[in-house]
Amino acid sequence: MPNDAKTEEVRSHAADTRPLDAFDRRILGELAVDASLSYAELGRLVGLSAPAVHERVKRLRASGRVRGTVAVLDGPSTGKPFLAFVHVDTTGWGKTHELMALTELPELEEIHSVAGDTCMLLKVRCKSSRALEGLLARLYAMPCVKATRSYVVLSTYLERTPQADITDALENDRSMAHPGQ
Amino acid sequence: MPNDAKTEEVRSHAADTRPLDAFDRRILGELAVDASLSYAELGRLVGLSAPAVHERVKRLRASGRVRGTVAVLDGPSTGKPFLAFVHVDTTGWGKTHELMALTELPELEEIHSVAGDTCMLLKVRCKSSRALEGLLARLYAMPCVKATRSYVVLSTYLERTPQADITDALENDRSMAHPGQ
DNA sequence: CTTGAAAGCTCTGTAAG
DNA sequence: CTTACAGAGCTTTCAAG
Repeated sequence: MPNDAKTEEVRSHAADTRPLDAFDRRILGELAVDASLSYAELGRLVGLSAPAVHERVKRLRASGRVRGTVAVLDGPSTGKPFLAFVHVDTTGWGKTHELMALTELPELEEIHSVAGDTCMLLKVRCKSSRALEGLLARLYAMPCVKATRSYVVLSTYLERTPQADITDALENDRSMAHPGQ
Repeated sequence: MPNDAKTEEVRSHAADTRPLDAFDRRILGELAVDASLSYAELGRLVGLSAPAVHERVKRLRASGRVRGTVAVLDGPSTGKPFLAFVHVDTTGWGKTHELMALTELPELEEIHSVAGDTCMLLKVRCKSSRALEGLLARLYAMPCVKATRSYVVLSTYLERTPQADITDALENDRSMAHPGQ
């Protein structure tokens, strides 16, 4: 876990559009699981020298493909055992910027606009059902909010940040991609 | 970004049930946003000395409240611009362990069992809609899967890992907690 | 909890192949 | 890309208050 922030190289989201090679993907794969690796260990894992991986990680950070390194907190043991997804139906379209005011709430982890039988999808992690009620009250206080449907999580079996694949597993499927075959 | 893994102190999920004080919450709050801080900087931010914060972070890691530190990858620029949530209806109950086989797919980021008009909720990030179709094909190949509803993400406005609050914002709400008041 | 100091390791950059 | 060599900085630990 390198202090690359101070390594120079402005963190401007430069559009380094060069495609990732196999080394880059392996590096990203390891860092997505454990960013507390030294460059020496990381290099050993992917088969490169420490200076080489350092250079690549620096590039990956500068290009915006690595957004940052964070500590993953355990919700239940840090005071937030309650997790829920909330579907929000809005009146009209383009009301997303009104919902952006909710970003200030640390309980809100995700805000997406989606296609389907709802408009927006929220992920909320909070202390209790009372806290979720507080969020719903705040939602319905907005004129653009027409209805909500909440899905309270009973158990979480998997939860992780975006992974980097060596091979795209789902792409090599037996779908009806080649019907005439 | 300390290499606390090698500091000793087994990472066994010991149930250190001591409540978090204000310092712990501030430390967790900072690390959840940026874990690439030196103990010196972190100490300056929360008002403690470097050895003191080091001791606390070590405790927070050992207690399982910090599950690890990871690099947050940018989905679109790392080959996965397609994000979707999938509701899965199963026949009967307790079929979760069958869905656990999907954990091997790096495209799958979350698996929850939920209360509401569906049984399971998945979060999938993949290369294309074709890849999502591959996942659905794999889902319907399972005898326990009765139906699915997919919510394709059009735009993501917020996406972050669990945050640590200094104050529980949603708890101090004006809900109908004290009706007789 | 603090300060201070010492030891060890990593990072970071440079240089040469 | 590699190996190798330094300087700088940080982590980590211990001691003492």
